[in-house]
Amino acid sequence: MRRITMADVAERAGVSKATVSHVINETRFVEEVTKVRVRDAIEALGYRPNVAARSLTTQRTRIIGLIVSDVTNTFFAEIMRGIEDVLVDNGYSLMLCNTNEVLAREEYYIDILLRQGVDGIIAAAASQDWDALNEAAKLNIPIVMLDRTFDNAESPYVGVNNSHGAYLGTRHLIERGYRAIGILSGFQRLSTMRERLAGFEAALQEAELPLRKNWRVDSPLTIEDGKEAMTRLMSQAERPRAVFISNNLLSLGALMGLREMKLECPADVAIVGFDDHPWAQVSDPPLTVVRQPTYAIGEAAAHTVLKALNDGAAAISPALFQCQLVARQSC
Amino acid sequence: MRRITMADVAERAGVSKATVSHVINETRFVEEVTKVRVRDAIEALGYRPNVAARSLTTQRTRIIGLIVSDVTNTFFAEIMRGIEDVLVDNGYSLMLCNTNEVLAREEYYIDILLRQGVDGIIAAAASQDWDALNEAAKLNIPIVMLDRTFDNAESPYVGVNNSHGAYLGTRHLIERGYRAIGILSGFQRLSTMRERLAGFEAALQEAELPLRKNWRVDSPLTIEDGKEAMTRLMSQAERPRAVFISNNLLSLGALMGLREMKLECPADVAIVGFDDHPWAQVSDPPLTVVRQPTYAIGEAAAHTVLKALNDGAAAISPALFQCQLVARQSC
DNA sequence: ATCGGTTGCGCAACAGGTTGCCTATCGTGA
DNA sequence: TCACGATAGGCAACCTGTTGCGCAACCGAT
Repeated sequence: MRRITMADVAERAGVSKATVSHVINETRFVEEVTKVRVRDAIEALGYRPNVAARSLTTQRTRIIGLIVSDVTNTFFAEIMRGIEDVLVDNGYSLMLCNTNEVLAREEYYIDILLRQGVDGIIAAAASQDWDALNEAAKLNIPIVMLDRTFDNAESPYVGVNNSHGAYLGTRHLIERGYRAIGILSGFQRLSTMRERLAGFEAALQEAELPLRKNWRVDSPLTIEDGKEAMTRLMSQAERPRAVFISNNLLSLGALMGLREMKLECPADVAIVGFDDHPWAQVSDPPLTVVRQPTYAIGEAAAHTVLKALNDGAAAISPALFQCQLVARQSC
Repeated sequence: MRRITMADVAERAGVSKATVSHVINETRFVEEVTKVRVRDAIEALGYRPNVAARSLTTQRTRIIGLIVSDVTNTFFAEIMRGIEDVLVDNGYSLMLCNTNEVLAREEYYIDILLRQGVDGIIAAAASQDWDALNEAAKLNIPIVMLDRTFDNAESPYVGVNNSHGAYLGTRHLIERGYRAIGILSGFQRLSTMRERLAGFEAALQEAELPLRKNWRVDSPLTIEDGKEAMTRLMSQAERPRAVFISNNLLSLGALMGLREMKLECPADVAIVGFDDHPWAQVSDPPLTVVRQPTYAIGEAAAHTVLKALNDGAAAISPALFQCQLVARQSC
């Protein structure tokens, strides 16, 4: 069965394609009776506009590309929900690009998004510099940096005040009386992780606590890495009594590592993690965390691109959220 | 800066648009020297084909629509990763549609996908009948039912053998000596949940155990609902000593409910859940679950649509995976 | 009856690729 | 030398909407 086109509708309604188009888009005045005839024809034929044809002339696709490093991470999943919700409300669609933190795939995806002609891009980038995204920026496509950014990024950042969040978490440990505090500091290539480390260090400094090099373990951001990092940290002769963990996957891994080493939390070592998680309430022990307002971050990211689309890229303004400490029983 | 088009490339290479197109798509023989000239021109100009224009003539978009009820659910997130990985490998993109289990949104999305002209659809449908998706089926767009299906669905299903999975989980409880077994059976509108209930009942029957009406609690599939359902189940005068839980969000909620009621697991009540979760290893207690091979399911779903695209819809064949019991300490 | 100003809508070019058809050129065998 | 097939690639129509330009019909005023 041939696809129904606008010409079919026009013929049935006894008008020109132009009029059909204008009825659909309300782009110029059309007499009420004509409108009705057109709408009836659309209905009767089950006509559905072809967006490819449309975007060929309008040069807009109403698609936003979302680049994320790991959809499996609840943190990003919740953000996605926020993004999606505001995009549908505004008649936009979402093209998902999951990079698994691999750079080549990110570059590949950016190319795809540009061929696709997306109207805007929201990116939790795996790359460490602006080069890949600059391709898009050169074409005047609004970009929003999500969760992470680069020093030389020319696009606004939407996320939380990471250093303050880490500061909050670390101070909580200090207030609870812990002095020997270590950190699983993640991937220092990511701005996010650098900021958290900075916040952690600031809290220690403020309390005049020592900053031990070997009480800081960097690692990639997977559960497995968290486990390894925690094991390494706690295998030392002199080990910390508390650990601040910069990422939720690392926290989970750390908990697993502790189990394997038969160390009790918080008895042997206390933990404060970054990012909340539904399961963190029922873990053993329930995890004290620094929570980010994920859904709101997603909404803000989406609003930010849309605003840039409507008001010009210059109008893009960053959005910084605050973190919140959620005290449970891991310290 | 004007977008670079194929005409620009053709001019620079001193050939016609046709030749450029054929070089790009390798759709007819072109002399090596000409190819090189064209490729050089593409490179030099930074040409990127416009997919809208292409799909206008080819009638294919190389986009697959994915309809999911909740991206936030790790189960779906892992499936998505599987889907995505095989789609990129095959040069397809993914348009994400998160319905939050609301029917109207699903219908809206199906319409969008059809306007977009997606080549295929993978759907974990929120709807309970074939009507909405039938719109797409009528247009000969391959559809794959993910995780759930309908009685009258005309498309293949990719998922697990749910009844057997539930049977496995329930039998595990029975083998461990539990006789008084209840179930949080979820949303009976979903085929998945019906099948799991059936497997549960089969196991009880086989062991000649009673099937108590009030030891079965239906509910929607959220954490909150799981909590409520578990609370309701355990507030009865005569309560089960073990509970089979048909869904991971419900399991988490159930654990929370137990905490609130100050009931110990497995001392007061044992649990076997459906769907594994990374955090289930560190929960209190670590949860015994029936695991689905999520990533593989995702891969299979993607392969299935792609196969239908290449070999015609008739070639679509369902894929049924087996579940696996992962024994931990909740029973 | 004529004229100028609306009102409502049609015509056709255009967006950027793909592809069926056709042609120029060249080598080969008679 | 000529006919013919093979080789390489150009021409232009087409895919399906959008939109600038223009025109017919109609109005009231003179």
